[in-house]
Amino acid sequence: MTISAKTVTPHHLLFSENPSLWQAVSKEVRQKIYHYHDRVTSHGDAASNLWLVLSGWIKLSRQTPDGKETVVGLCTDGDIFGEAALFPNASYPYSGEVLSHEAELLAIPSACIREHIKQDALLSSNIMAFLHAHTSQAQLKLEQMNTMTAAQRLGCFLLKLCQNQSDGAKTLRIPVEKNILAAFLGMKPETLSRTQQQLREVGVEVSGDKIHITHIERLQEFVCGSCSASGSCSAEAVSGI
Amino acid sequence: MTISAKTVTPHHLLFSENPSLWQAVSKEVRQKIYHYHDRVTSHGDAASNLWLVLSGWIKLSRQTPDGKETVVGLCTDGDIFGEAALFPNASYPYSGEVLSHEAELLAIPSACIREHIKQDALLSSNIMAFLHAHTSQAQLKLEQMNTMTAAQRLGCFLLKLCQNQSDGAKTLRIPVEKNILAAFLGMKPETLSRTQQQLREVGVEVSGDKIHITHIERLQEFVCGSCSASGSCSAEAVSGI
DNA sequence: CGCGAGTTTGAGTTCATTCAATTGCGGTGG
DNA sequence: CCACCGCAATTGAATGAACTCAAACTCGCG
Repeated sequence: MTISAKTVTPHHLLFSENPSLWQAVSKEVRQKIYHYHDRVTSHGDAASNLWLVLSGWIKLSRQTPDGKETVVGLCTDGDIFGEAALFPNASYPYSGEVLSHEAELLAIPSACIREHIKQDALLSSNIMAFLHAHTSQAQLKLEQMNTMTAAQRLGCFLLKLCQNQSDGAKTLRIPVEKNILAAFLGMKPETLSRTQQQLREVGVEVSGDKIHITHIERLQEFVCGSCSASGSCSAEAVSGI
Repeated sequence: MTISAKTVTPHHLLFSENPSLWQAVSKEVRQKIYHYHDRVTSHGDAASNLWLVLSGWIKLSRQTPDGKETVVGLCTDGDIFGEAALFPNASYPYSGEVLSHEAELLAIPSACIREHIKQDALLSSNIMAFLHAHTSQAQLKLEQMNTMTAAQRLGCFLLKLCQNQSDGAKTLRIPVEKNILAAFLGMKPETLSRTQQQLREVGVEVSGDKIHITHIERLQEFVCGSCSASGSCSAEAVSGI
C-alpha cells in the first residue's frame, strides 16, 4: 500500500512557503493509497504522522461515550490533518476515515517534522499561523451554530466552496454522503434535506451531489447578515480543519 | 492608568516554562488597571498586544452584522487573550470588555513577543502547544453544542471550575452576570435560569453568584456521558480561550 | 424486474427561544 | 426607616426550529 513519495512539492501553504521543509521531509514521507471506509487515524491513538491529502475525501470525527458522532472536519485535496503530530506524546483527537472510493495521502512522520520545526524559525511561525487559523475556524463555526439557522449554515458552507467568486452563477459537486455532510454542518440528514428546499428560494438547486447556485449574491444576502466574519469569510478553509 | 510592571513572574505556563521570556519581556510589559465596562480590545482592531489577566474578569465577544453577540471567552486570573498579537498584521477577532469592578491586565507588546519567538525554539514549541490547546477547546465546545443539552453544558462548565477535584462537595463563586454567562454557554438567560433548576435534581444549588455542588460524582454522571473528552476534561481551560 | 442503500417526505415531539409578566434586590430619596 | 425605583433574574405560556420515527420514494445494480 505504501509507494514512493512524489517528487513534486504538494500544494499547501506550509510547503510552498517553506521549500526547505519539503526538501528535508520528502525522504521520510510516505505516500499511501487508501480506499472507501479505511480508517487512517483513530481517536485516541498516538499521533505518529501529520497527514496531507493529495486526493480524495476524508472524514474527521469523534465519538461520545453514549454513541453520538460529531464530524469535526471534511478534508480534500491540499488539506492537512493530524496536527497533534506536531507535539510530543500527543494523540489524535479524532478518527479519520476515507469517504471517497480512493484517497491518496502523504504521511509525514511526527518526529521528522518536529525535528525540523526546532531548526527553522520561519517554519515555526508558519505553523503557528496555521494553528491559529484552525482556532479561528473553530470559533467561527461555534458562533455560527448559535446565530445561524440550519439553512444559513448550509448556505455558508456552499459559499466557502465558491472560493473567491462573489457573484454570478456556479455549479458545485460534493461527493459526500448526505448524512455525513449533515453531521459536519451540525444537523440531522432529514434537516439537511429540508434545508436544501429552503435554499431553492434563494436560487440554489440541488440534484444528487451536484449543486447549482444561480446568484451567489442572493445567497450571500441570505447567509452573511448573521456572521461576524462577513466579507472575509471567503478566506476561510472549507474543511473545518 | 499605566503603572510599572510587577517584578514577580505571572503564573501562566507560557512564563513558568520559559523563564527567559519573562526576563526579556518584563521591561516592555505594561501593567494596566481597567474598570467595569472598559473595553480593552475591539473586534477588528490591529492586534498590538498580547494580554495576560492578573485579576478580574474579561468578556471576549463578537458581534454579527444583524446585532447578535457571541461570547467566545471568559477570562480571569492567569488567562491569556489576544493571541492574534503573535502574528504580523493580524487584528483581534473579538472585543474584550471588563466585567468586574476592576481588572489588572498585563499588556505585552506584539513586536516584543514576536521578536522573542524567533530566537527561542522552546518558546515556539510552547506557543504552538498553547495555540493547539485553543483549537481543541473550541472543537470540544463545538461538539458539546451538538450533543449536549443546555443543562449538561452548564454542568460541564461547573465541573471545569471544580478543577481536578473529582468527588465530594464544592462551593463556587461566579461573579459574572447571568446573561453573559448564558451567552458564553450558548443559550439565553431564561434558559440558563431554567437549567439551574434542572441541575438541582443532581445536587446543584444556585443562589446569587454562589453555587454549591453536593456530589461532584453525580454531576459528572449527568454530564460526561455525552462528551468525547470524558475523563480528560478536567485538563481543559475554563475560559474558552 | 426487484432489491437495497441512500434520500426525501410526513407527522408528532422535544428542547430551547420569544415575549410578557413577576419577583427579588441594592440603591436612593423622602 | 421605609417606600419606591430600576435592573437583573426568574417564571409562565406560546411559538418555533430541529429532532425522531416511520413511511415513501429514487436510483444504481445484479
